[in-house]
Amino acid sequence: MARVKSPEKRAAILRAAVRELANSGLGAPTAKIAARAGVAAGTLFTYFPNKQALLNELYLELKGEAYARVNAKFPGKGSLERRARHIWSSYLEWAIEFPEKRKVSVQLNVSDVITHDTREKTAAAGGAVRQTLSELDRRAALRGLPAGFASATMSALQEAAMEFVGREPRRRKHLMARGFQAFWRALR
Amino acid sequence: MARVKSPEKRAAILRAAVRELANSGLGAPTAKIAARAGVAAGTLFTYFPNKQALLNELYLELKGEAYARVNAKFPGKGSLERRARHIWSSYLEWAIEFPEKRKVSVQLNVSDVITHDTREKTAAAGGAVRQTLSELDRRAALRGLPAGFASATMSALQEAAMEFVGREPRRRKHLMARGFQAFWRALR
Amino acid sequence: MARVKSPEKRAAILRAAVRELANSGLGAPTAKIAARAGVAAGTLFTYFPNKQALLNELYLELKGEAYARVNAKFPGKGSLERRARHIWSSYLEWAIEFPEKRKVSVQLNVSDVITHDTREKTAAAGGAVRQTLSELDRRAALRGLPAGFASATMSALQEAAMEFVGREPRRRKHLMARGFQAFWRALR
Amino acid sequence: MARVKSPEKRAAILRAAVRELANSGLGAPTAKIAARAGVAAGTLFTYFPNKQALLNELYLELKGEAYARVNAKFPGKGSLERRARHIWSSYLEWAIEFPEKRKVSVQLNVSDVITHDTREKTAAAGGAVRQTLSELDRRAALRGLPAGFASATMSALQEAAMEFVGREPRRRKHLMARGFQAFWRALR
DNA sequence: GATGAATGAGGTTTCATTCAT
DNA sequence: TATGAATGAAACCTCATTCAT
Repeated sequence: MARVKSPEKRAAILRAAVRELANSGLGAPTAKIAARAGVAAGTLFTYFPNKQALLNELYLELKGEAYARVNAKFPGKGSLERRARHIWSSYLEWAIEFPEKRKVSVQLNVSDVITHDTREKTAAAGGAVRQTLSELDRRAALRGLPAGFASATMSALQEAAMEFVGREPRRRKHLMARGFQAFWRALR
Repeated sequence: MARVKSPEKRAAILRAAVRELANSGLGAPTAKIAARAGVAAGTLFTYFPNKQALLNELYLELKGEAYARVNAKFPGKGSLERRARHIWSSYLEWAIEFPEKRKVSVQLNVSDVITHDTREKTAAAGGAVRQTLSELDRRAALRGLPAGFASATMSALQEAAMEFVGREPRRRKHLMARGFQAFWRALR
Repeated sequence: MARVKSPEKRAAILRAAVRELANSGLGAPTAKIAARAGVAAGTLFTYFPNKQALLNELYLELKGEAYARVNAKFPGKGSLERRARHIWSSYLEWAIEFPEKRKVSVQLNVSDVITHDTREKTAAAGGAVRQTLSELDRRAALRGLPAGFASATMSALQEAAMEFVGREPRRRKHLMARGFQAFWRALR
Repeated sequence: MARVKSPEKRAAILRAAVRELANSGLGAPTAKIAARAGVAAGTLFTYFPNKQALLNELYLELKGEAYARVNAKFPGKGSLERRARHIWSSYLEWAIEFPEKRKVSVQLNVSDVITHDTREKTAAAGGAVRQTLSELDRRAALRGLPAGFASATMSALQEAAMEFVGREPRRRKHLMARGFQAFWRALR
């Protein structure tokens, strides 16, 4: 039987990609990524057909990881506010814990390398989150705002919150709480 | 005296850069930018010493243009809400009118090509906006939020609002108004 | 393991570099060197990190080759004159046999591309030659001439001799002998 | 009447060329030469049809200057040794006084930019020097050395002497005298 | 499957020279 | 004549991808 593609190597490549992309932007050479992952330049292409595919898979991975955080211990039966707060906090904690991952995720998001297909997949991975956010949307709708506005607002405000937590890590808890308050009021 | 460096050509290059960058990301070749601007490849480098400089100047130009929009007809003596609403609307209108400019501006912003120096210059160009936003900040501070949170929130929510206006251009007026309402409530 | 970096290819590149540099000076394009070596333009850079490095390694190679000639059959136990004559003749023969190599070596020498480091390495490669030349120097010192003058004089006179041997190859033996005589008398 | 080409500008360009070429080698850009000369890039080409012509004229100029030094106060009626010593010293003094000029002269000499025509012109400019050197050659010929060997030897030994004078400028007089002694003995 | 040398298209930038002013 | 902007060929080098080992 032939050797089998090792999940460890695949993971190492993705990990290395995060580091390199965070440092050098999307132009980071595949050779450097491979080197940091401890594999040969060519090996990268047995795990990913080309760079674009690598970037798309990385994007999925990052989004998936963030969603996993949110879904863990999700208070499925809590009030809408309780659930929204959970989403707010758990995602924010992930982003703060892994600033490089978040940075790369943002860069990939605004770039043109992410295919429509990939975007659909991440949307699908929403799970419990989607449900909650659409409930919020329905509330927002009463106020004449379109579907999706709630989640867009949340991520927009999280963006803002993150920057400040980055500057004053000590006040993290406080800033996260206040940030959520602002969010909640925005949609009230 | 010989031919004089023409502001038109400079402007054409910047205009072409917006188009190319919007289409192909920051990796867009200088040769293509020059071609679209109707000048020779080498000419680009008589107007900008290198690609990085071009991108930085472009960023300044875009930010400057947006600020100019906001500063025009700024109701310097209006209430805080009035002034905030003006900033909200006028910037949003610019962004909606020139989606490519906005896209490129965002891409430049998250990339690493923008120097510290450039960022300082854009900050300095704030003018009337800064004054208003810092008033907002002082209010926000009462709510335990850090300095700068107000403007970060505004631009984050504008980001969200833009997306929706893009999808439903007909409801532009309505969405802009509602979006501001959300913003205003967030900071109450 | 993948293909292994082939010494033949490296040698072919250096050989091609000699030809191209002899023809077109130090400005000879790396692309032409690669083409003459029968490799792709990019391949040159897997053997040498950049053009300057290529030129420095070439210089080392040429100097090394010349020294190897001299060191072969070096009459380590002969009289000072005998040893000096050997150096004189064997180097000269090399230079006459490979005029392009010598030309390139001279060009590299007066240019600014050769690093201090490279110069030190060639000096270190001197071996038996250095020993003999410093003996000569000690004799020269008696005549009030500074250390290093002997070897400088030798290479300077060889330079002159070479030109004439080039013009009248038939009288090579004779000219080499007379040239050495002039050298020997200069330092008596 | 049209403006006339100013000899001052021509001279300034040649002067600037020496500086630039000494610093950056023959690849020094014409634009930098022009800038250092205080003229516009294009002006350079009204004084010299192209770069190669500039380099050739510069070579002539440098050789001419050196010859002028030698011809001044030439002891036309002195003994052969007296005349040879004058050539030796006066050229050496020039070379020591203007190290950049000498460096550039050497670089031009080994390069391929100097045309056959230019070389003939410099040879022709020899004047009194040629006469003396050919007398030396006739003496050398008795020793079985070819025509031209005397002058080749002289410039070769001067090359060596210069290096050492450069290192110990204080002993200039002494080194020049001893160097000539070595030269004289070589041909004795 | 793993390796890394080989490839060559393509990127940025330089520069001699031209030419409108 | 003087200027310096404009030109575009060409230089060096990078890099995604292929493929012999």
